Formats: sequence, C-alpha cells, structure tokens
Amino acid sequence: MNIGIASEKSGLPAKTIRYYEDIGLLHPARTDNGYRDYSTADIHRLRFVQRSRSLGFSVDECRQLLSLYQDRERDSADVKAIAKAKLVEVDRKIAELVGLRGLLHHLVSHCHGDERPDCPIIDELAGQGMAQ
Amino acid sequence: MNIGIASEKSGLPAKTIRYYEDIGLLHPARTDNGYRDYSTADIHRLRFVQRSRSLGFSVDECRQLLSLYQDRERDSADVKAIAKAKLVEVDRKIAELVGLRGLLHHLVSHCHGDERPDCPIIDELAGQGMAQ
DNA sequence: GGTTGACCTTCCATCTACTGGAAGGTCTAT
DNA sequence: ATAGACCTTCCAGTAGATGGAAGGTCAACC
Repeated sequence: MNIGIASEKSGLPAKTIRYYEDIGLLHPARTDNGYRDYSTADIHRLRFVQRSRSLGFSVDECRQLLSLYQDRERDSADVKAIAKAKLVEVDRKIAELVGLRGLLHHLVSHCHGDERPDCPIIDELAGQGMAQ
Repeated sequence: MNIGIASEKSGLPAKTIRYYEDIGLLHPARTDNGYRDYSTADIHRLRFVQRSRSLGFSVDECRQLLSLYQDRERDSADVKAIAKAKLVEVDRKIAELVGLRGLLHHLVSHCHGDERPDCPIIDELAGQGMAQ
C-alpha cells in the first residue's frame, strides 16, 4: 500500500506519516522502486497513533502506548498509569485556562471598546489596573 | 541597568529578555563595554510582555499590544478586539480539553489496572473499544 | 514513443517560544 | 593576580509537524 492510501486510511497526512517513521514509530517495508509499502498492521499502528495523539498523548507517550499495544503480555496497570497521568495533566491545564478565561472575561467586559485611548486592558497589562 | 537586574525586576529569565530583543520587542541601550543597559521604561515593557504572555497572548499578540500600549492615541476598541479573540480561543481550548477529560476519565475508570493484559484503554486506542 | 500529471523520494528550512551550552570578554573583590 | 560572578555572541536543540525544492516513477492518453 502506497503512502497516499495509508494517509487516507489512517487520517494522517503523508508528511506526518514519514515524520513518524523518521522518529521510529513504525518501519514500513519498501517496494523495489523505493516506495514505502504499508501493511494493514502498519495502518492499525498509524490509526492507533492518530487516536492517541488526538486524545492529547505526546508522541513519546504514543511510543510507550504503541509498545504496550503490541505487547500481548502487558499489564493493563501500565497502560492505566499513563492514562491517569495524562488525566491529571489535562485537569491542570483546564484549571489554568479557566482562571485565564475569568481574567480575560473581566478585562473584556470592562473595556468600553471605542475610539477613546483609555483602556483597562492595557492598564492591567501594564500593572496599573486591578490587582494581579 | 544590567540584564541580571532587568531579569529580576521583570520576572523574565535573561535568556528570554535577549530573545525578545532578537525578535524586536525592545531595543535597550548599550553601555561602553557592550553590556545591555535597561531603562525603567524598558522594564515596564518587559513586565508588560511578561503579564501578556502569562495571560496566554502569543508573542505576536504581545507585539501588537505593546505597540498599542505605547500609542497614546490608540483606540481601546483595537485592544478589546485582540482580547476578545483570545477569549474565544481560550473558550475553544477549554471545551476541547473538557471533552478530552471526559474520554480519558471514562477510559481510566473502566480499566481494571492490574497485571492482566486485557485493557479497554488499548482497545479504544486501537479502535476496538467504545465508539469514537 | 513521447508527454502529461499524479504519485513517490530525500533533504533542507520554517514555525513557536524559548532554553542550554560553549567560548570568551568584563568587572569587582580580595 | 586571580577567582567568580557577571556579561557577550553564536550555535544547537526542544515538540511536532509542515512547506517546498529537486528529482525519480508510473499509468494513461494521443
């Protein structure tokens, strides 16, 4: 299977698939003309990575998950540990963004937003506005 | 004022301050020995950028905000537009992460997490689990 | 048989926002 | 004079791709 088809089937751009090969996530065969030749197992791996990435796992975490995926003897505890760590991380990011949102919302709602130059947003960024 | 002091006063690492100069966010004077020499106005700019960055504005947005900050004739509407766009972006990110969190939480809570190899997390990532 | 166009290949550069480190100059204190 | 705490520039690396150039391959059409 050529890379174009692999791209279609996995939902990943060809560029990205080559990149994943560069960094050692998979090792497709080559045909005589030098073209990459993807097996259905390769496609499964690509889809696996695509899903993991879209769930917010880093490429390195994908590498670990992929090796667990391919290990029929794995402990589910190992997988769960990675997912739990990611969950904690996502929770932290959400809390951070919610705080940010509150601050931004406050600023936006207090700026009259017309042609006059005085602006509570600038004042705040300059450290002259509300306490930070 | 040497860069070390500027770093202390602005809360930014010296490396980062030099980087901000590289990309044209500020242009401190130089003393005879070639050392950067920061004025209090430079410190205000640095603090301004530091606060803006911590509120999630990109360096490029900081550049715009900084030029508005320094423009006594600015329209507050221009500042508000940037802040509102950022607010929308933050909202979008939060929604995405909350969705992610739900999925991860579901996966984590359904994985028994012991020494057995069967694992709903892997199943899901492989596309064999719950619908995606 | 020639040519067009859609593929594929590699390699190199670019993006964001820094950060680390090497090699070397300067300043201050002892 | 020398230690060590600064400062300088420059180069490389991080994550995770993405864009583009230069060139090879393949299938179809005239």
